[in-house]
Amino acid sequence: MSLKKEKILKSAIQLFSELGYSSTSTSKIAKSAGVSEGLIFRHFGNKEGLLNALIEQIKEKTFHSYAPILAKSEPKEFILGILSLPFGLEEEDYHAWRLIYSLKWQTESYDRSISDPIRHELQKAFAQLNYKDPEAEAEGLMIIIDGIATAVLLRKPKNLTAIKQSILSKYNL
Amino acid sequence: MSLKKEKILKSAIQLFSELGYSSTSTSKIAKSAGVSEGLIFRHFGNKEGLLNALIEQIKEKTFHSYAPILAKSEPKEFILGILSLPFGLEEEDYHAWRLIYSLKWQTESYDRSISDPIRHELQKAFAQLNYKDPEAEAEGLMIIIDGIATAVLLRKPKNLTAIKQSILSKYNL
Amino acid sequence: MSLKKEKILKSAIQLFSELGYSSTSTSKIAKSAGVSEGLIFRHFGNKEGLLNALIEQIKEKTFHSYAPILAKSEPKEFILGILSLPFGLEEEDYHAWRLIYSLKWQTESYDRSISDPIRHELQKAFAQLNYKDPEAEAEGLMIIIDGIATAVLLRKPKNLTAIKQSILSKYNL
Amino acid sequence: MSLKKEKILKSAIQLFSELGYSSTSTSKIAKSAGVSEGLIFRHFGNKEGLLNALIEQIKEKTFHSYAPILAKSEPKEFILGILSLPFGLEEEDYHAWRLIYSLKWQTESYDRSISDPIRHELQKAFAQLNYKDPEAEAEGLMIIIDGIATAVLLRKPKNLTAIKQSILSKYNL
DNA sequence: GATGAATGAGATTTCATTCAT
DNA sequence: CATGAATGAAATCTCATTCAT
Repeated sequence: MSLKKEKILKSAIQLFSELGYSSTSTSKIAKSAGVSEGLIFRHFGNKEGLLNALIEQIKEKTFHSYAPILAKSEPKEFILGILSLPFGLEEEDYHAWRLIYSLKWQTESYDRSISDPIRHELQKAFAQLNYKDPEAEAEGLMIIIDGIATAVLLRKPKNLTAIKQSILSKYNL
Repeated sequence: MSLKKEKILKSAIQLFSELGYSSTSTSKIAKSAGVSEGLIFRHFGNKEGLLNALIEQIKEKTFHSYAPILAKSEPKEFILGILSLPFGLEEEDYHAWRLIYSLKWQTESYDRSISDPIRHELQKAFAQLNYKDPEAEAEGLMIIIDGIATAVLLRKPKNLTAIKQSILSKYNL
Repeated sequence: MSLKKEKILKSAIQLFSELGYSSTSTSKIAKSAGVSEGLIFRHFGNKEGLLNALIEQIKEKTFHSYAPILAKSEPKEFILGILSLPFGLEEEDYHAWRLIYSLKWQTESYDRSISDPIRHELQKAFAQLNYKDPEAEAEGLMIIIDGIATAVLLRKPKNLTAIKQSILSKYNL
Repeated sequence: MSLKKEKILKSAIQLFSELGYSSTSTSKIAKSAGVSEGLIFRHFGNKEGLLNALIEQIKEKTFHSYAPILAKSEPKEFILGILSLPFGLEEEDYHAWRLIYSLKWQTESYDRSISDPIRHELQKAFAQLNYKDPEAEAEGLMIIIDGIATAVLLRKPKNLTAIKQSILSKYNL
């Protein structure tokens, strides 16, 4: 991948995640990437193509970095690993998560391809722990993760460790 | 309030909440309201003015309909009442919540004026129940509400009662 | 129809017919019409919409001004009338014919709705005159009209009357 | 001539003749020729250079294939030969004629260098046949050829032989 | 000869907003 | 109060062309 193409992707994920997809003009992206505006369209066809390339890239990185957690066989460890994810977002992940979450609220583009495999594994974990309704438990935990993500990405609360503790205690973790 | 003004507000909340604020053009709103585009500007000055009018209207309705819950003196009852809110959204509330949540992800205009009073009351309730860190507990519950809202507004899961049960059990409610 | 809308149509037919549809930019049209570029899109949706409005307008004017010729009951008179059409193009007709003919060569947009009724009447006229193959005769005459139009619109030959005479004599007119 | 250069010319004549010169982008040509866009400019300098190369090529082929007709000394035979040309277009000629005709309608670049020698010979032929106004007759026949070309290239009528017969009879051929 | 990345100018289109009626 | 014509700025996108490799 050419250097400038990468620069476009980097600028795009930052701007899309901060300003929102439709409030980010291709001209802003080009300027921020130090690139002619036309190049965006050469590489990605149109603005939506750029967004899709970004999402594809995020999916790949995500699956790669979550592999170690998904590999955990001990159910409690696995649940703990998943629940901890949004608490420890690195600079790079931050933009990715923010983009994905903000996109959920635009149009009907709700994409389950990232969350579904996790939900499925959670269900197995809760089953192993003999929860009565593993499906509802998995969904419940996914909901809590959505909540944490919303808080971490938007409100940035200070007492994160205390909050994390409060939530973990609900799962005896 | 004139009939057409109301029609504008109704179309606007629907479109803003479904497509996002910046993806919704004033022309779309006018068309959907069966009204001339100019009228929007006559009534609300500009697009942002329309949004603000909408938010104001939502705040008023919200404070009105949440009054009975905030009045509850029994802490467990109060927490239960708050936690139940996003599970029972009427058609009308649905658009209001969706708009408020989607706005959080656009721009930096994070508005705490709705959530802060609730958070504050929750803190008092957890204190009355002798939780160790009421502030963190309150924040934790606000996070869970965010998660539920995200799920209910976007994913619309089927087994809502089971999910609600799973969450309530974490608070011994 | 508003004054500016008419100005747009007038500028458009001139420019489209002289430069060709795809070589005429909407900005050129707007400038020539003394109008903001946006207005073109307000009135016609997009560039193609403007073209279609133009074609519609031409069709209406055409049917209106050809009515007296189509009404002629004497077959020879009718054929003479049709054959004379492209020889006496007024300033206004000139642009219309040139646009219609130039469009034939772009894309697959070959529109028979103007020529078909004429062809059909010609066929009847040749039948009345006891030509052996009226269909082929009608088509043959339509072809000759295409040729005359091509010459008149593009080459603008000087000795038009002599040419007309040469062709009329082939039909004993 | 290199293979790729030929591929460019072949794709260009097809696309130019079907879509029109200005509606055909160099990128479309490159794609259709299976060639990089830059190569077009390496070989032909610019888009217009490509068009000129095409026209040059067509002229050469044309003069070559019309030589036997132009050599006919018998005037009736000559006229018949010329008049028959557009009725028997091969696949290859088809694109060439269509390009030349479509170009007439774009810009002011009316090129007489192909038609003028033919018109001149026709004039001589009509003079030999003692027509009163050989110049007008020659122009008249050129007009008819334009009409036939327009029909054959755009409308593709079925009963071509009957049509041809109808026209030939006008010249007692 | 050939590629493909890159550009910059311009084309089309959208959109919030103004204003005369 | 209400309309609808009109604008101008900005957004998206196209395209001929250049250039390093």
